[in-house]
Amino acid sequence: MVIPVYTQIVESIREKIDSGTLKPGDAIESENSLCREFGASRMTIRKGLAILARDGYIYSIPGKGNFVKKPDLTKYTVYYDEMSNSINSVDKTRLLEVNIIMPDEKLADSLQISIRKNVIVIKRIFYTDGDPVAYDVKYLLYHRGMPIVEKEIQHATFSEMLSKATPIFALKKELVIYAQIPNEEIKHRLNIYNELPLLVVEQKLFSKENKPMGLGITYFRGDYIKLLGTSH
Amino acid sequence: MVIPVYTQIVESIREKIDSGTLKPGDAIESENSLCREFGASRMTIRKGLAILARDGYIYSIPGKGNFVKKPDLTKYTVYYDEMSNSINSVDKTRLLEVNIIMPDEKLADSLQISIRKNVIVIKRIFYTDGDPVAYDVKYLLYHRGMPIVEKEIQHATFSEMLSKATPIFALKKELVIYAQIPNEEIKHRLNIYNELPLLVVEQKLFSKENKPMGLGITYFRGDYIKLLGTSH
DNA sequence: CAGTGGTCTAGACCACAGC
DNA sequence: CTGTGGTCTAGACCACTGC
Repeated sequence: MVIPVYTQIVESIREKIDSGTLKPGDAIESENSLCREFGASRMTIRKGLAILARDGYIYSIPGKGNFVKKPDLTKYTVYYDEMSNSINSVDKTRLLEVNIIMPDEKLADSLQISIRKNVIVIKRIFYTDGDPVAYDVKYLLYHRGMPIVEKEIQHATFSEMLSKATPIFALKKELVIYAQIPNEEIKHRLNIYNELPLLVVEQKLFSKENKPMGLGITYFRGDYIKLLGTSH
Repeated sequence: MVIPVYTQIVESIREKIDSGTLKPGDAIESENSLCREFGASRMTIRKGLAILARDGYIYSIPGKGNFVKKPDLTKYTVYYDEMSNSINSVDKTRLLEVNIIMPDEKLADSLQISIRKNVIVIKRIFYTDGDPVAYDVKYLLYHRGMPIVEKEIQHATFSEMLSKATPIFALKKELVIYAQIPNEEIKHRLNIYNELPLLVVEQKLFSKENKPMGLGITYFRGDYIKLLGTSH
């Protein structure tokens, strides 16, 4: 069991930061000083510092030194997949509608296109154990190679629908999460008879050039979804 | 304007991945081969590859090579601060209650403590422009140095309440996000007279040793909050 | 066995801070 | 001017993979 020297450097400095010995804004001793302290070459020291910087512990100012960073207390990582979340996983989908429409002003604005441009609409219901748990609407700009065959659309995730038009690596995405009272149509589609809110998740996909490629809105029954986040 | 060699390596390989020339699972040419191609030393090549790995583009298998990674399409970054979000910012708070209680079974379980251990409860209302927008409850394990002076508690964020007990760097945090119908007490506290759902955000804070330090539950009026997430 | 990535060194030159 | 971090080199040895 060999522990690389740079890992020892990382642990040594991280311990000082976690324990409060080094506070945000404090300077870390210079790289040459660390070289002497750890008996290591400068490249090895710098590898350790690079890891601390990557993890948000420190930052550097050329010509001045390395410093302890103020942690971002508001940053969380959320894993969101419309087809599966922490308390529920979709096992069946029903395709309600696939259509070509002219967008209204709000949609055209959201997708940054003219209201005369065609947009594909896909409406689906997601089921778990036979119960409808979400109503899903997607708006896609048409691109060559896009799946418009029902079989391909029915079980696809948003990213998957666009993966044939754009390499998925190049996709940037945005989420908007909010709570809403269901309207009569959604109550009917999701078998909601009593007071039950919706958790709505809007997903917008962008090309590498930051052009909107599609908008997806998923209306989850409030009792079938929880989103989880973690810091780190 | 000098572009470092490792940046050129990063851009060259990233372009191949973004454009689909290199697909997930594909091997990247060996480091020695890249050395010849870019006329650079191996350490420089490896610095470029380290950046691509940090950004989730590639991974390496010792003895085999570097490979293109399948992107995690479900990962988002969310910035959450109970006092300010994308459509609203709290400008006034009212402290309803500060108390020492014995936790019920559910709370004791959540905080991983005995039901005979004391817990601090803090209940507050958050206001924006004079209107109540959120009902906030926090449960904290008592620690020496913890603020129990009203003045210190009233406007504090969850992390701030614990920052005197633990260096904030060492805190790990979890979020749970869901939609809920308000009960009569919350309707009354938040001036809700018609049908309006709550967006509920639970926040749990852990020490470096993964021991729960506190649980916070914030009930937002559905019309006063949207959470935003972004990929990358 | 040869080829791969992982670690590490002991130098070098540069741009920049601050005195 | 000295000291700092940023970049880069040309080697080295290691453990591992696959033939």
